[in-house]
Amino acid sequence: MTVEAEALTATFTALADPTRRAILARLTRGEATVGQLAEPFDVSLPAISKHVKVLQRAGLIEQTRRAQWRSCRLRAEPLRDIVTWMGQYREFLGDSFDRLDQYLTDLQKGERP
Amino acid sequence: MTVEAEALTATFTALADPTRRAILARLTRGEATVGQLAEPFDVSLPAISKHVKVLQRAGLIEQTRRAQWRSCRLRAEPLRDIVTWMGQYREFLGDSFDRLDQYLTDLQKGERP
DNA sequence: CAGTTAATTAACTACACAGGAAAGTATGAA
DNA sequence: TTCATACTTTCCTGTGTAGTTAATTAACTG
Repeated sequence: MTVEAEALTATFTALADPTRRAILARLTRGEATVGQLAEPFDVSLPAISKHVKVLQRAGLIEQTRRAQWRSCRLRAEPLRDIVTWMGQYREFLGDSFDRLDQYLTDLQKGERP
Repeated sequence: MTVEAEALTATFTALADPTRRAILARLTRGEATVGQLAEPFDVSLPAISKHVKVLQRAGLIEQTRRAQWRSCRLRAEPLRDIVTWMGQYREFLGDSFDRLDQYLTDLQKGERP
């Protein structure tokens, strides 16, 4: 399996869990510690800690240590890789998807913002 | 878990396997029977049959029976659902993602092609 | 230093899943 | 009705993962 394929596998695997998707959604509202991420869920802290590790392995989360807290921040690259991967299906997603197609073209030209 | 969340889970789970992603990619070149789908892979037919079933459960594949062959066709809806889900991350994907954002807006207005 | 807080690691259980081999099903052909 | 083709289903094994509690690490606090 190529490197990109392994990365995609890790990303899709990470996104296949609803708790992990909820953690990502939470992080769009700003950084959070593992404890803060755990709060809305009815599972133990170790369980959340493992979810965070899976998200980290996929590159979807970046952790920085501050004292005994580990602040988690969202990383967009893996999501962009999914958009790129979806490019091969644009004709199946309808003509409106041309806008996404255009976005992908820009990406390849290095016009990433 | 909501219905949509379960659908997303099934879709991401299906896409988390490289063999299944390869099967999908093959189907962009046209319909194929299970046997034809199995050909490029070094695994048994039963294994492919099971992969096809996972893709079917996720709604990514549609099967029609013709004699003893089962022709598989790609279905785009789950991929569109992923695009919709990615909408919440558009600001993290950069300004160029606005084009995708516009596409999503069109989708919500019912302007699906 | 002892104690508290934040999070990870370890050890375990339960379950899902990828894979193979072998048997079963369904359709068409001789 | 017998055989071949195209799958699917069943049963099995090994592996991965989500969850738990308990123990451990790391850093600050009094």
